[in-house]
Formats: sequence, structure tokens, C-alpha cells
Amino acid sequence: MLDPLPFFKALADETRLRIVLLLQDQGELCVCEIVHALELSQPKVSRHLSQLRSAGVLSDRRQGQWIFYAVDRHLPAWAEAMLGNAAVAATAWLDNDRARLLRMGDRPQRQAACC
Amino acid sequence: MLDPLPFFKALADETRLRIVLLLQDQGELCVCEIVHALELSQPKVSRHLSQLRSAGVLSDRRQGQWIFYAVDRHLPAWAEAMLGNAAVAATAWLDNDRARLLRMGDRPQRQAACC
DNA sequence: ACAATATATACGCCAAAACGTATATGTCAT
DNA sequence: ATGACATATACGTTTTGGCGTATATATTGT
Repeated sequence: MLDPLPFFKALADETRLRIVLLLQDQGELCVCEIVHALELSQPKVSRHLSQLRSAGVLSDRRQGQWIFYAVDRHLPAWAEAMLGNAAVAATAWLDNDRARLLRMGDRPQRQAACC
Repeated sequence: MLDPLPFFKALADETRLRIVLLLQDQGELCVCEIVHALELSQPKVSRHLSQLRSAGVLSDRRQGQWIFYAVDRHLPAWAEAMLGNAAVAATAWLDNDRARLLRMGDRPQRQAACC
């Protein structure tokens, strides 16, 4: 049920924090979009995504060849509040990462998550 | 000016998180009170207090032989908000640590901080 | 069935961080 | 000056965690 300590550990890494903030801003992104936006290697991003999912911060769904990650919809209220606060305080990173994402061509189409 | 990443790193350790939550709850405590409340060794507590002060999360003042630590009064609003949220989510720890603190005998007298 | 694409994982390596123990520093009382 | 108390720091060890490279798995299109 996601305690504060594992939550802080999950966010105590630059790569993971940038991923979570970008996902909170963008709603849902596939791995290759995150790789492009953060300018990091695919295995590095995948490893951190895996950690964030195990920690219960992110959820994923497969759609064809892509796997879309998003901030878990059932995050406790205190955790959502913290992400909101973090976003305010980390505008610089978020602005850059979002800008690079929007410059990316050939982004996969999203289908509405079922039900 | 305390960025989110160092702040998360500061709280991503059980000892440090318990210290910060207890201080937020109690206002100001000397090292020996924290040692007693958390049931940890003095060097361990001192080391973590030092890290939290360097990170800008705590401030300290000397009063005679004691050094009192407290959550820094100039913490950014987003950081204070996060601590409030963390306290809500970590009630179990906080309750135990506070209870042990109150059971402690011979606690030093506090003088109002000057000016 | 095969090639191309997207993603995950395994392995070995290196660096960061936490720890226990011992010791240093600073303050007070006698 | 000395001893007692409170706190900090140094040192060596161990654990944890992140990384790059290589490889495995899964899906799609031909």
C-alpha cells in the first residue's frame, strides 16, 4: 500500500524523478518516448521504469509493440500531493524534457485504455 | 535553495525520515533526545543529523552542552507541504518514536531561541 | 518463417552510502 | 585542572545501487 520511505527512495534518483514528473505531466508515454525526451539509453530507462513499477509508483499497459507507462491511478492522496509539489519545484527539468518530447517525430498512437 | 532531488535523497533513509518527522512533530530536540526516541546509536544519529543539516532540511543551535535541531524555518513551501503529507502517511513510526521520547526522563530544559 | 522494432533482463564493474567502533572536540561543574 | 557529559568526526568495512554492454523476449509486418 505504498509507504513514504519506499516512495522517497523511488524518487531519490534523477532519472526516476524526471520520468515520474514527465509522466505526471503527459499522462501516458511509451518507453521510446521517454528515452527520447530524457536523452538516455533504453536499458537505463527500462531498468528505472521497472523499479518504479515495483515500487507501486507507475503502472503499465501493453498496446501492440509498445508498453505505455503512467503514474498509477490508485496512488494514495498524500503521494499525489507530493508529486504535485515536486512538479512545481522542478519546473526547469520538466520544461526541457517536455520540449524534447514534443520535438520527437513518429510518436505511436494511443488508444484509450479499455474500460 | 533546496531542490526536490536532494530533498528526496535526504528523506530516502529510514533513520533520516524518522528524525525529520519527529522534529516536525516536536519542534526542537537535542541529539540525546533523538537517540533515546529512535533507539539508535549516538554516532549514527549524529551522522544523519549532519547530512540533514548540510542538505538544508534541518537547522541547529547550541545551548550549553546541548545542540538542538529543528526543521529549518526557511524551508520552501513545497517542502513543508511534503513533510506534512509524509507525517500523515507515517503515523505508525511517528507514534512509536514520540511515545518513547515522552517516556524519557531528565530531558534538558529549552530556552526560547534568542530574537 | 523471418526480419525489424520495442522492451526487458542478465552480468560484471564501479561508486556511493551506511555502518560499527574508536576517538576527538566542546562545555559544564567541581 | 580534571572529570563527566554531549556531540562530532575519522577510519576501515560492508552493503547498496547505478551503469554499460550484451543478449533475451515479445510483437508486428512481409
